Amino acid sequence: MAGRNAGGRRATIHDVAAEAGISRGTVSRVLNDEPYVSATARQAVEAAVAKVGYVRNAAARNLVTQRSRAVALIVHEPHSLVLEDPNIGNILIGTNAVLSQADHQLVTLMIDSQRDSDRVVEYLRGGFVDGAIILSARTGDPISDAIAEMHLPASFVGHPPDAPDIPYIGIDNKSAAEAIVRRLVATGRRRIGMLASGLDRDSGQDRLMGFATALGDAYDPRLVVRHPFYSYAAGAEGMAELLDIDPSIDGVFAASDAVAAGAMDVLQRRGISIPRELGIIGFDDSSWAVRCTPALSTVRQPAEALGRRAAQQVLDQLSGTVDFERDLILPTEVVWRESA
Amino acid sequence: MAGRNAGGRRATIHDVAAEAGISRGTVSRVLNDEPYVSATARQAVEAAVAKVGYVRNAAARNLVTQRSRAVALIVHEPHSLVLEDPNIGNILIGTNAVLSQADHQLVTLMIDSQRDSDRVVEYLRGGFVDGAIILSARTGDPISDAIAEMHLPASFVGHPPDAPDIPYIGIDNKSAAEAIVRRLVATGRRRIGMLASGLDRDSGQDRLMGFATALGDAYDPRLVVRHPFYSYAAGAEGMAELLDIDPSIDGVFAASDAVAAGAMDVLQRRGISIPRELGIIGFDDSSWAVRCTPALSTVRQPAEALGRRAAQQVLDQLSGTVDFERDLILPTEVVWRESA
DNA sequence: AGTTTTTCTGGGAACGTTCACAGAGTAAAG
DNA sequence: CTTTACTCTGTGAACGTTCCCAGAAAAACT
Repeated sequence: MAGRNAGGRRATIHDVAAEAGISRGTVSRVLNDEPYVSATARQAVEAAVAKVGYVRNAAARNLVTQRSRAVALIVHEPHSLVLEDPNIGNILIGTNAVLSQADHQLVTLMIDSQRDSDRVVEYLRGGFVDGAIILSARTGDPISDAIAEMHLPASFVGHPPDAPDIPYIGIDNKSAAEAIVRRLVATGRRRIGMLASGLDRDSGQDRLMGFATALGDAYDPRLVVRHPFYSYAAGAEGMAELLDIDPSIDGVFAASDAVAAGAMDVLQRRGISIPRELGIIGFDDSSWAVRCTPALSTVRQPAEALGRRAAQQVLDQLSGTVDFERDLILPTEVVWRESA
Repeated sequence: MAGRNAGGRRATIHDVAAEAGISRGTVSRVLNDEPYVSATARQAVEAAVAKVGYVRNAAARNLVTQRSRAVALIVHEPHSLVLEDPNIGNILIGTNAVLSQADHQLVTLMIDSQRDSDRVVEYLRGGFVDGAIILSARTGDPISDAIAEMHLPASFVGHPPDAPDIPYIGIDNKSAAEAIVRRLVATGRRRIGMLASGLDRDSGQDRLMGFATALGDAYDPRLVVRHPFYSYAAGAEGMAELLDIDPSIDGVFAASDAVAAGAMDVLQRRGISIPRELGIIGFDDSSWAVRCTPALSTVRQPAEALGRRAAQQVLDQLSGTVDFERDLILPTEVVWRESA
């Protein structure tokens, strides 16, 4: 029976050593690709490993190396919203790709309550992971502080203004917002409002700032409607409110595609034609953008690349690389479709 | 500095023992809530733990107990589709809740390629987890076989027809499909087609069978359009095809809400009025269902409960409970809205 | 041939826990 | 007062690795 030794237990390094007629130490060296191993020994070990069906005991290895070869991805988001945010999926893909390449396991941790938060801090302190990637942290986040305090190698994807001194990856939300809003102005829109979300993060704040900057003197704070989440519902509610505030509005910048989709739904129900009577733009270039009718003009975020870079930053810290690039800002791209 | 002992290393059980003036064994007993510990000892240990900032070393514990206190959630889905499927998120919530209650960590593993698949098998064999929950496995899935072979406690959420002997939780897809299609017939639809998806799983197969059963003699295999995925795109493409096959079609059963949403988009573009000219129904009661115009009639899956039960099944196997309920079928509910 | 350097191997020690066992103290039963 | 049972504590051993040191063997120099 593969993977079991005579006693019926899992095969250990001792079983491999016995099978190969070689010492434990040498087997370990082969397993870890260390130098100073003869070709004969290497072959014998490989054959023995295959024969007894050996796989390393992770716990034993972790115990002695004081490493777990796992990295946490901490998702700060109500569970239900995770599925609405297309970036998270892509960030996950990028992170997973880089880590698995480096033989590390990604452990996804979701935080939806204070209790979750405490449990995660405990988990991190328990040495279950060697590093962490923190997604969409909010201001005053206790986990970020705990990570900084215990000097756990980590990386932020986007970071709150009050974040501790941890490397981060992000996009220039302000410039991206500015660019897209500016072209909205250029196409002749005069009364432009914003559906602002996520104002407890840098992303939300910066998009709002970019909006204000792009409008310059034409910026009217009364035309900004705020909502805590980047959700469809936020867009639907916000748009209704915006129409109440000023029915003559002819341009809208939604803080995300999901928000824009909610807004477009309201507009359509009220018979307001897009883009003829009102131009609307989103942010993310998620699947929402192409599903809308008409298709949504938006900003493309390099989400997978964000994930890759974040993972790489953590691995660099782990390997003791000192001169890795920290605090990276990745470029975005404006995608023009039919909605504005 | 909390959590470090004199040498600058993390505090161990020995540090706690020394601080409390008590032996290692007793400290361990307190930590594990074992009986036969005096109140004095217990208090002394608790104070010492707080003082030196002790947290258990997971690796050492796992090594000796041969347990990891972690359970894998294996998601068999292209990464990008994970975000389209609303059930996955809710299953995740349920699973996470039960496991964290039992002081176990959930590790989410995504499988998108053969390479991922091999890595995951290796991971499972490595003893990183004590059990596994397998989501949406397809026929001929190698991971299921590996799990069965190594006797890893596990549970399927939905299971392929050729699945090995592993407990499972699911819903009665056939009866649910039958129920909803039957009422579509009752409302006077005569030419009813189906947009079938996921036919390499039990869910897809059973929904198709339910459809055929409900129609009885009226079942026309030419009105079934097949697509591998439960996606929006599948619905859009399939609906166009269905209209080509028979323009007089007046009822459609979509295998999921996402599929239905894609189909409705095509119908709206062609000016076909719902539900006047054509009735359409979905499956899942996801956020798609309420976002559509008109809102979609559909089947509600108890996704969170599925997750909870699956987690419970794994925990039961872990604790050696013999008479736990295996092979559970949870009830569904038809939700009538405006689309049919 | 003798010396130094390099390559390769074996085995003791350690990592931080839990477990099992032995024994001490205390309460209950005869 | 003795026996029995129960409660509580300390300690050695084990879990399966990696690390490190000592030394053997081989290779490269004088």
